[in-house]
Amino acid sequence: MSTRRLGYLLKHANLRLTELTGPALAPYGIDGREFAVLSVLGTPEPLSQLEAAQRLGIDRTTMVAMVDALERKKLVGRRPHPDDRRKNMVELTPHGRETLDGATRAVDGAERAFLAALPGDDARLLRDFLERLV
Amino acid sequence: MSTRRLGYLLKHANLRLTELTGPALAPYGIDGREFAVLSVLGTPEPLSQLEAAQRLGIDRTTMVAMVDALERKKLVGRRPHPDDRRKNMVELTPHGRETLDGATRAVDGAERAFLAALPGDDARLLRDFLERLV
DNA sequence: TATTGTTATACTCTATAACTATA
DNA sequence: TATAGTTATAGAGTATAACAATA
Repeated sequence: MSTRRLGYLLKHANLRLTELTGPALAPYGIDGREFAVLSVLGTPEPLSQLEAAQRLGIDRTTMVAMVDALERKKLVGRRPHPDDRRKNMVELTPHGRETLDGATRAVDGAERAFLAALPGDDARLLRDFLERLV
Repeated sequence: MSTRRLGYLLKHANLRLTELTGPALAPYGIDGREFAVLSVLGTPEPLSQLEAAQRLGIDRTTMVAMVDALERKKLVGRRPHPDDRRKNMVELTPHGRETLDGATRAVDGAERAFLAALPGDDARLLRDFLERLV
């Protein structure tokens, strides 16, 4: 059965998850990709645009548009790096931090709903397996 | 860590798998999406364009272009359904069948390489988990 | 009236190439 | 010369709307 192929399963699992995370994030005015950017920026370590892009495996030109959008929404701010003015350090605004916190809880809930078909241990195993593959 | 999020893991697992299946399919002149279409058409049951699209969860307008491409490559043929001439039945040509058989072995190999980081039982579990989620 | 296939079109996501400024 | 950010642009991949043929 072609619907047992790994490519099909991964793609459609992702589609189904997006169907849940999308509405969960809507009240926060962001989508899943913006949530991912906020998440890497939410770690203690300050990151430049390029560094944030590399963490997520996206191109730096893609990151420009993402940071533009998040800045328009007052969720992040750009600041030139003091020692290397080629770099833009990107940091969460207080509003960005609150948004990330709420959005994180919303996404946690969406992931739980998505994984509801699996007993608790299996859900944990699935995540562990995927981590070993990426 | 934002890179433990399910969305990130599913997306990047799929990206990594595609990096393996792409080159594996290249000798057959098809990509992963075309392989998926050939696969559903490879089952004994004859399918119309719409039915094939529904099996894969893609739009019927998308299927038009896919069948166009596969027909240009002489891998499939369109035939009007004898009892309902609105329908195009799509069937593998002999060359399409050979291509599917070889491509299936190539994709099996790519999946094995992708899953090499997991012990055999875990690889099977991963596929089972994903099947329960889609 | 509803369905299947088709076409035209538009939108989202992403990357490549070329530019600016800084190093 | 090389790097970070930016802009313009183009290419996938996909879906929506409108139409023709058929039911």
